[in-house]
Amino acid sequence: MPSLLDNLNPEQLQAVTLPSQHALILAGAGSGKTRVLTTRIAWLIHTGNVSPAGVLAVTFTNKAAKEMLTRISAMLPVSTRGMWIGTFHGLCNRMLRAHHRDAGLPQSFQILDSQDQLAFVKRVLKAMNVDENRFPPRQVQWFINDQKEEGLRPNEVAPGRDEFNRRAREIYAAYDEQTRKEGVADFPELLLRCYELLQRNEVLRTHYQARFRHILVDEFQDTNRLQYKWLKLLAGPESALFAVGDDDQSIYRFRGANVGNMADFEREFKVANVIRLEQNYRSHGNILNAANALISHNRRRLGKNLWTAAGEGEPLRVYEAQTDGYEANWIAEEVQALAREGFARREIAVLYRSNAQSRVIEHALFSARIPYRVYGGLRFFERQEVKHALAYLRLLASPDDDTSFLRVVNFPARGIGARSVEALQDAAQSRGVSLWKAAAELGGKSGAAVGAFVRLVTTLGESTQGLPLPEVVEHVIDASGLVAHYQAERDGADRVENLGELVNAAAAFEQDDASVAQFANDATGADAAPLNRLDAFLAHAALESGEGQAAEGADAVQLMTVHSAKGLEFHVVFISGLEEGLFPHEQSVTEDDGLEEERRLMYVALTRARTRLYLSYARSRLLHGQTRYGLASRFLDELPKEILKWLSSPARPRLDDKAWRAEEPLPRLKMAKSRAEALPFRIGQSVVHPKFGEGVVIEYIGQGPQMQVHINFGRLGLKRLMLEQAPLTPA
DNA sequence: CTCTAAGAGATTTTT
DNA sequence: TCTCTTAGAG
Repeated sequence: MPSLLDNLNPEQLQAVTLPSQHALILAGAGSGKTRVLTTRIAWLIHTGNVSPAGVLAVTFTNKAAKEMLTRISAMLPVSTRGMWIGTFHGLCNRMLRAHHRDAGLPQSFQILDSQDQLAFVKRVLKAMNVDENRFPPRQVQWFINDQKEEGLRPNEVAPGRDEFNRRAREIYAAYDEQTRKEGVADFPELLLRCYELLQRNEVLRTHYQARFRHILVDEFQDTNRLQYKWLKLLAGPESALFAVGDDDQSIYRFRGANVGNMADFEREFKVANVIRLEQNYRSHGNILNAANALISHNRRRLGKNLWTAAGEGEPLRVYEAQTDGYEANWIAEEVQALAREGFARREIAVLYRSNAQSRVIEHALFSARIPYRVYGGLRFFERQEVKHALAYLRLLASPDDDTSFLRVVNFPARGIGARSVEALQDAAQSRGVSLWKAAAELGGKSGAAVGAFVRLVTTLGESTQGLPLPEVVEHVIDASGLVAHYQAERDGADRVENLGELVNAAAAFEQDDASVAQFANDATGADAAPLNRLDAFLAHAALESGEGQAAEGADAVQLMTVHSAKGLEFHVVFISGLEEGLFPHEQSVTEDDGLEEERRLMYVALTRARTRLYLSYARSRLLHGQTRYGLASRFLDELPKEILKWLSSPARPRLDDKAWRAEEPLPRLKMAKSRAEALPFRIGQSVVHPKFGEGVVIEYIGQGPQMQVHINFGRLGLKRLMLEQAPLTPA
């Protein structure tokens, strides 16, 4: 037992050993947050009279949940079986499966991921004859999720003021009805339905409230309103809610996260235990000084200052490049130098604000033959071929799932065109049944082809009856014709391979004890029946996007957005593209609280680095096909000057590289000059305006005395000034 | 059904 | 500029 608490600092120790009361742990970046959370659980079970079944811990990602489980298992001799550890969605799914009848869902309800949901919305729009131009499906989807995450059903949504909201509400109502008919649930639905289940069913509510004496929440600053309401409902009079979070790392407001939950929690639960973890074990002093200085510019904070017992370390290296191409090339050269210094490539990360920026960097790394890995992009279970295969499997489990039906009814092509499908949809709608049911009774010539499809799926179901899961999957990808289809395709080799990988995933799923435990039912209700393996696997596939499915690969430089770097750490970090308009992003400046969120994002970026940090920006950048001239990010100004080391001498362009030459700024400048010799400033030149300060000349508009000059004043935005009257001087 | 052309959109992302 | 989606022709 003493070993459990060894090597904790006083604050960590205090947090871990708090009495069973509500607590809020403000855990700074790199302060040992996960350690506190896991040790707390282990300690509770070890010393208190807490059984594993009394613990519920919730995270945002499967990765975090898995990590937590592994670490607890390592600390405890006891089985972690009875514990509920998972994501919000995973735990809600578990509860809904166990009590599907009370929740009004079929036991094998299917989960719509974002893609499925979008397709679903489109279908509803079409059925309602709504113009997709006036009501873009994506916006409708966003509207629906927004309402759900506020906990609102269509009839509870405030009547819209404008046309869009009024109509969107009606669409939401139709959407809601249709999902109920088909027995499917989108992501926010899992939470909302579970919330409603607990709210309405007093027996269940009191049961779970009495059971979960300890509820622990990770990344509390990222919870949305519905998640907080769910937690409030789950926490009974005897429960202790232990929330860990960092308001300075709240970077997901755009997807509904509500930092205000931290303050609300403190107030509503009368939290007496607020503990700050401020000692950082990750970064050198200068990196923390930079992070602290930066974040101090934010006004709405709970307040926190990171410190370290490690030394100051190196200064932060800052680099100004002429173009984004030079910037990328410099990064590549620097990476090579680092490799010579002995840094492992996987310990080097290049961060950027938006995905589009990776292109140039990839090009430079590729040219320099530096192995790299880009994070993000399509995940395993989101791939077309995998989704097709899953759709067949889903039809076996729930034939009324129209989304899956439509996805594969004519894939691989079997002569069922849009007209047949439309006829089928009409028939289904007029009779109020699913496409599957309508298909069974459809006549005519299209009826024959559709009938063949129905028979195919039916046979598939019969012939896989009782088979082990991996064999079911194998049989389905084969007999559906998917494998044959992709084998015949020119570039289908990868897809065939992924289909095979899906069989492996099913086998791995069956082997993985943890996932079996995850979806196993506990005896909490009379209607608790063991969940069919196929249903469990399908839920797993929807809830776990399959990040880990891709191979980890060789020792490679890590490229990712700042968002996806959250929670990770590296020896060396490059933060690239530090330009006004990019980082902070120009769209954020108009958003309420947008700039502060950008600053938190920068804070996250800075605190990823352990020993060395590079900051860079480019004076010009190719964006949407046009050269944009920008200023250095204000965030650079917000860092203490004395810890910055400016690197001079930009990298030399490689003249033998065609792509490089295309990015050279010189030809553009020449063209601009020759067109109008008399222009006082070059394009891209820095100028000073007495009122607006420093800016960069972007372009000239018009002719003669009417001529205007377009200038980027950075944080003041773009301005058009009359050239003859504007009091401009070269900087 | 497959191929091509034209058009829109182009922060950030997990479940 | 580039990429993804969709509409229309063959």
